Amino acid sequence: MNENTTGEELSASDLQSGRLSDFAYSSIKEQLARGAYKPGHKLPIRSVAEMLNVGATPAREAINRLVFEGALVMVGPKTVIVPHLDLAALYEVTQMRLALEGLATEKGALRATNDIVDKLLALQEKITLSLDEKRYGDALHDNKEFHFTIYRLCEMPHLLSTIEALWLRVGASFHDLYPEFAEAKYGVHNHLAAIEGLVDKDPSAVRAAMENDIRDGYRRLKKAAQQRLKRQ
Amino acid sequence: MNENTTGEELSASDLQSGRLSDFAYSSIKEQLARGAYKPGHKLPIRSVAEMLNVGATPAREAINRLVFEGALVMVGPKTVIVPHLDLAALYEVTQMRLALEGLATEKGALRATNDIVDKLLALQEKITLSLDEKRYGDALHDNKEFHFTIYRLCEMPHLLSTIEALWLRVGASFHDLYPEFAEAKYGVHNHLAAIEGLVDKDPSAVRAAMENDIRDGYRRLKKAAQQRLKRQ
DNA sequence: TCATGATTTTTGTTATAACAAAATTATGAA
DNA sequence: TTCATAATTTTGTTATAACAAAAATCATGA
Repeated sequence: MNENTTGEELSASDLQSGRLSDFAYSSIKEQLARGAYKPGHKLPIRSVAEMLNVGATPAREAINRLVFEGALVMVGPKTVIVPHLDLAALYEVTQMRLALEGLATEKGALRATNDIVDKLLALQEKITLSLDEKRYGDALHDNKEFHFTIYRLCEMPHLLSTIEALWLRVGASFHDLYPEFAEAKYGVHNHLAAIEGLVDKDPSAVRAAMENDIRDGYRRLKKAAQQRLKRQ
Repeated sequence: MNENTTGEELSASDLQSGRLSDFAYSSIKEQLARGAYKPGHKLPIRSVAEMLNVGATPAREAINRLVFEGALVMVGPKTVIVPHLDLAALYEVTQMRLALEGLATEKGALRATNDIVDKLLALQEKITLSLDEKRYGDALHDNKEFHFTIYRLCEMPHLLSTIEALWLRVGASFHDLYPEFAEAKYGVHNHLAAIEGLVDKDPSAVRAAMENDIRDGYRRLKKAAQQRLKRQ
């Protein structure tokens, strides 16, 4: 009974892991990554609990964890919201991404097999296609998969989960900027350069390409955010 | 009434923050950093709750948070323990430390005032003295303060808390190795080089010195851990 | 219209009990 | 003794109620 036949609401029975806390955490996280909530949206424990059909304890735990990771922010002793645009935070996250994703890239580059390279090429084709058809959600999804396919190569689990938390953090506040951000076939050149570096067994080249990708993304996101802030 | 007149047990009233979860988290964290528990020691929720005179909910939250940060590990669905020596984990943490602490150092170096430099010099003197008198606990404490005095300069709060989690992680598993690790006036040279770089307004020199410090520590810790593992 | 204070509602936190499942101990046979 | 299995205890998780405090709402006055 793993289907939602009615389609009326989410249910904890949809998840294999027994822990409702994890279910709540994943659910909120996914909605955040999809931009389901606007910046400033409040997330009270009881509302979240009701929405997910769980008690207050798992909902509270999930929310607190996301606050700790920076994907949600506390703006008062009893109010957590989806974070607003914050250029200082974007800068900080970007610097951490450069350091950590650069590390993961360089450490894992030499372990790339032919299968990995093929997978990356296929992903890049999908990304280009999605961009042409203006399916930005798909493009972003595959872009993430492209990055993490490379990062997983180094086999450093804690590093990986830290990087994931960083992606979630920028995704939460900046999701609504992604259309403007993604329009210009962002990243194609850098991704291809990364693949080349993997084939050539040249870790620092791959790292440079990925860092370039991160920096380009930062510049676009920053520009879009600044325009948004001025317009309002 | 902020004193523990009886001295018989810890009490939540010792903390200003209203949240018992935070109290529990800080308490366990401090004990971990002091090496109060041997690797392999079990931390069941109810025991922790009783020890700290709190309910199961805050104890559970604190333990789970420490597991998530890697300071404790789950070895079964219902068993969390203080982690054993694990050279792969030490390597991973060291790589992340190099990336993140290097970043924090470089970004903050130019903001060092004369007061900061004086504070660092004073700390270094204390460290040397503590080492001479074999007060390793004090030396470690001041060593940490030395590092974080530099890292705080960059004013990147999330970066700082991520670094703190890394320190806790190695502190928990490797605390009992610190005596052997610290004997040889470890770090003096690197610390002095870092201070020089701050005075010279040379961020990459400071970064290099701090990275050297981290690498030296890693080598010593690794050697001590290997000897320990062989002996057993 | 706006500020200010009082009132009401909402909200986070925590202790607790109940349940299911894991960990531990006891038991028995080879 | 050693290993498998059964019985027992311990343990993590969750829903819930109660409480205090914060947030929202309303009323009142200028």
